[in-house]
Amino acid sequence: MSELASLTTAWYDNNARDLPWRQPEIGAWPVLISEFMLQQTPVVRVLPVWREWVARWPAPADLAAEDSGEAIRAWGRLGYPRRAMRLHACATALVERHGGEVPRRLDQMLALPGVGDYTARAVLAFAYGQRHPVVDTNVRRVAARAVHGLPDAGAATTPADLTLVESLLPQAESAAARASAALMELGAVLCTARTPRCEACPLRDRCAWRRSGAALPAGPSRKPQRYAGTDRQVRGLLLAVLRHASGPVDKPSLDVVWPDPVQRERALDSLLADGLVVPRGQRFGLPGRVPADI
DNA sequence: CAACCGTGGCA
DNA sequence: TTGCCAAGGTT
Repeated sequence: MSELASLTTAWYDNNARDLPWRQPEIGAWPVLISEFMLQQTPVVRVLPVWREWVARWPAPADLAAEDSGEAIRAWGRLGYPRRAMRLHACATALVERHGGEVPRRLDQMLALPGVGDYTARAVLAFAYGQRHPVVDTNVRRVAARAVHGLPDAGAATTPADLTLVESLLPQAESAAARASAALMELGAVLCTARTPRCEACPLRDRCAWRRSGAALPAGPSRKPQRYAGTDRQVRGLLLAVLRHASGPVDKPSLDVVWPDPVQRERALDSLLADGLVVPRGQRFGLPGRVPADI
């Protein structure tokens, strides 16, 4: 295996965070839940919600039996609530296509709703111990720095990223899966975007970036994403009203969240188009069966 | 393929 | 205080 992977894995052996979805017998479904929740959302915010979900819906069939609106409500404030709907759709697909199990083949994983290149390989590696290049933003940053001597990676994962990371992994399956977890952990804990802790890094004497001075990038690595005043903020405010309501709400209850009627209507329309909100006569609610007393 | 999709915390 | 960032996926 590459020196980079062996050094990182040795460091991981002594420094891995004790995250609940890393427990050996945790099962593929809880791992899949964690991967959905961790898409663009920090670990500390995922932890409590993940525990709730695993306790409430211990198998894909349990979630599939619920209304998708319950998934959206239980998603809470994790952000990007379309992920909740996709995870619900994913659970349904697992029941319909795979007997309620998480499949063990990459093509089957990639065909699931909300599962892309990263999530598919992450689940196969971490839940089943398979050998796949698991390339997320952390791994791409570690590779950009340690291998290429660059301060940060490009905007998106490329096929070259997968090829490179695959070449770094040990041949044995379980060792490769552990190396993948280690590379991610290094990027998440030490080799961070803004304030890397190179002194503590197992690659400090080998890292191409550090050897060349470890200059941080001048500007932002990604395109800056605004939030205040955007449709996303309005969508979030509208959905928060519905999450806290026990049933459908009337239009005035939604109108109070944002002053501009044009943007408010646009946001509501987009939520309806996404299926995150459904019309109930003159009211609006989360998707699901209508309570009998309404 | 660039844009879009939430939310909160920290430097 | 505020801009940047966080285990991406879809269109």
